[in-house]
Amino acid sequence: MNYDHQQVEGKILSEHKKNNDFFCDVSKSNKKFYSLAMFPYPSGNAHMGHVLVYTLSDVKARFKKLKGFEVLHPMGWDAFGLPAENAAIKHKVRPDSWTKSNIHKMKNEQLNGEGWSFDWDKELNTSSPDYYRWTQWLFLEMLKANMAYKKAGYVNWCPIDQTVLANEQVINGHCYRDGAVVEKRLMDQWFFKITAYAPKLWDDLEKLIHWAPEAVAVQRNWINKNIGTNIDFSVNDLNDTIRVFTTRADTLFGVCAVVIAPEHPLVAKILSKSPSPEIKSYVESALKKSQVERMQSKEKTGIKTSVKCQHPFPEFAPEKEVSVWIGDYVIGDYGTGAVMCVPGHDTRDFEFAQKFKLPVYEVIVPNKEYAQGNLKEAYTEFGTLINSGPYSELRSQTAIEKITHDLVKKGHGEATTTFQLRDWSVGRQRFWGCPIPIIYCQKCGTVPVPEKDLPVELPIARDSDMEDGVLNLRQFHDFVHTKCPHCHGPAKRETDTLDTFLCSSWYAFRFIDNKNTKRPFDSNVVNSWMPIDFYVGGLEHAAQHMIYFRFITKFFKDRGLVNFDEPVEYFFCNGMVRQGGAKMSKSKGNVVVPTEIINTYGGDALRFYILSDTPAELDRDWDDKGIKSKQEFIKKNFNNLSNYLDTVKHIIPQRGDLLKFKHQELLFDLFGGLSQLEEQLEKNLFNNAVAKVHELSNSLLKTINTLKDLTESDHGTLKSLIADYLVAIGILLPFTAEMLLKEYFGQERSLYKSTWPMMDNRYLTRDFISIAVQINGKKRALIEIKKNSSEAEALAVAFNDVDVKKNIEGKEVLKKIYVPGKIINIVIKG
RNA sequence: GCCCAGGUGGCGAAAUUGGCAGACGCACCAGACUUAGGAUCUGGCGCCGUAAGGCUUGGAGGUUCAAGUCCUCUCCUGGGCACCA
Repeated sequence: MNYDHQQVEGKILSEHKKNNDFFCDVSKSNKKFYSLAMFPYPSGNAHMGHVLVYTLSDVKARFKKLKGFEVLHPMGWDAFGLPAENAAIKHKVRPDSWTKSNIHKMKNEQLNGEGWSFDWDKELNTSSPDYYRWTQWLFLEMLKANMAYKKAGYVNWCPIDQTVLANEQVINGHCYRDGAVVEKRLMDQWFFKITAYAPKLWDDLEKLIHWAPEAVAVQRNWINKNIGTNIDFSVNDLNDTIRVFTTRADTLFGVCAVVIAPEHPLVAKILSKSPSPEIKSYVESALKKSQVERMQSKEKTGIKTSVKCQHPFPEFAPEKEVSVWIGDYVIGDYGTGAVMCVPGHDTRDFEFAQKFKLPVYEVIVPNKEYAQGNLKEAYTEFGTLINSGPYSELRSQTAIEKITHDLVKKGHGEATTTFQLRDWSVGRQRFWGCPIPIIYCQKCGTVPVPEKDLPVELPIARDSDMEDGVLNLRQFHDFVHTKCPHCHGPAKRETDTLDTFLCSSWYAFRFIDNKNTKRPFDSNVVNSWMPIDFYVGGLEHAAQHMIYFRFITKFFKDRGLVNFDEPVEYFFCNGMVRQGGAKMSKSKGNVVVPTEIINTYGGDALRFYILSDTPAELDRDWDDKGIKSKQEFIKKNFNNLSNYLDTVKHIIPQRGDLLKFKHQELLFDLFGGLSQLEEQLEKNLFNNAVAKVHELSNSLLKTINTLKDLTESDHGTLKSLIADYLVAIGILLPFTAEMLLKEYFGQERSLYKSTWPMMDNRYLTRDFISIAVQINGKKRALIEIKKNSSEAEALAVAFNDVDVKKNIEGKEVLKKIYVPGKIINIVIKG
């Protein structure tokens, strides 16, 4: 049989389809493995990134299957989202039909040719009512748990997409999708109280020992825990207090002002007490500014109010009372939205003080000997306190504790922890998403849709609905106008849809029990299959998706739905596939289309190539030069094996007595190589595994091409070894291996139903090994010794070696080191 | 500024606990077979050197019989976060 990739792969693909080879029986969970790659958005264009990520989950799935695990390797579609809607507007196609046809295209044309071992029985689609019904249920659960709320707040508004963005979707003040400058708008928004889980999300980062470290770092950055102190400054004029948050309570006696954010509630109070057009206009313009503008203006801005507030320890402070300022460098929704301005020891406060000529008080010095003087810049390190009343001469760390303690005692503050994580804004003013199951009744107010009425189905968008260039649920009157579930009076539905990150925050649970019509999933089954044993995806999802996924899992646990609190045991972050240093993109015209590569070189060649060389977790530059040589390797491997197997068709494969086998060297290569391959696959060193397959093949083909005088039983042994070899390399070259296995070892054979080859331990190590002899740390000779040589035996061989003799001649030997199986080092004088 | 990842031949890279640096592959070179080669096979291939030999894992120190690997300092590249108090 001659290798023809299209013929081989076509045949194997149709067999998989016919036999439903990759079905997972979730009831068999005592030895389970859940291998999951982040499901795709059905854009209609599969790219090399998809090939990489699904190949990784597939390799892992196939390997674990051979090792006797019941493997769940599902696939589905993250189908809601903007591109469908934009396509609808642009091409006048319904978002649902656009999505459906893309799914069809990707499933049957684009993601098919690799022979991935997906169990399509578990397929799901987040835009299908039988899925989003449960996304809506999840929303109602949040509501029940008091974890969902609607609040008027400043939200990130993308003027191009005409929608609110989550903080995670704002990159340096720009929309993550189209780069538009994000504006601030005051709107009523649905939020999930993810901040209630901030401490757990933070603490449990420690449990993620099998996560890619950079993914943990991204989360840590995002949640950002800060331990500090809330300090109250009383505002006597307004009979109120300003609470500031600081991590540096030790700098309390350097305060020259208190600065509040333009969003701070006290602003209104100040204005109503003493109206000031200047303050009003400053605040208004600051609020209008986008986050970028606020950040970009290098110079600090601010305005002094007529209000003063009192220092909590007036007796020791440089100023008993300081002015309250409004400054837009203070962030409204971080900490308390107010800071104490300590120019001497905070760079931002220093700039602010410089600009407005505020006094700089020096209260921390590096050490006692330090001569204080005019600070040229803020000293922000820890140090020793000065000019701080009774706290002078304390070290910063001690002072923070003591000052906090005393503030608490006086009722002027508290120790506190803040997180940078903000509540999750889950509403989107878009059509193609999961409708929020909420009804607004004039009489009863905000009424959740009763569970029995779920799903709240998304109406079908007709061409006429798309004419004004925007799709919005508000346009669908039949949808909007409904009856109140309580009083049955006229009412209106919520027209926002849910952030698609909510859809994808629980899909991994649903895969396990995707046909359940009574519940989102059966807790017992999910408990037996999760956490996910191997989750693959890009680092770009480490912040948003992964944090929501963890949050929802913890929420489910608190609701008694699952018994674990982290969803992912092992998170593998695959690198990016670039082209010429740039991310592949349609606009750059540098997209390499996987289907074309598969047509030319074959699925095995592509798979083998993408796993080779560059470790899967590192970014790579796509280069199709190397793929041809992979195809040639596969062809050579296939044809040589096939030629040999044709000549021994009549011989029954039988391992037999290996000690009698003629080619003993092959046995060492094969069993040694297979056991290393096993370890590499276990440790996710896929590029090394590819190299190992090359070595195994080189050694096997060399043997096959030099065979002579083999007995029938030798051939039987060799044939059985080839079968073992095929099963193992089938993890990396499934088509080739499956074809040869079926052709020469029985049509009923299937890689996926095989088991990892039995090793023969006698061939894992050799009797004689070669070790290096160093003299003064430099390699001078290589000697052959018996594996278990004693020190004396090994040294005797070493000292007998010509090169060793030459090097130590006439020198004094100071020390002899023998590390069994590793090395000999002889230390000589001079 | 903070956090993370990385730096090894012409290239992608490999190297259990510190123990023969460069596995495997690409590219290249030489040869064989061929009408032909973008096919196949054989051999070579870190750098300097005719050789003997010397040098070599971004750089500088250190620990050690022994360092790509451990410690201290430092430079560079990629990525994330960022007026977060």
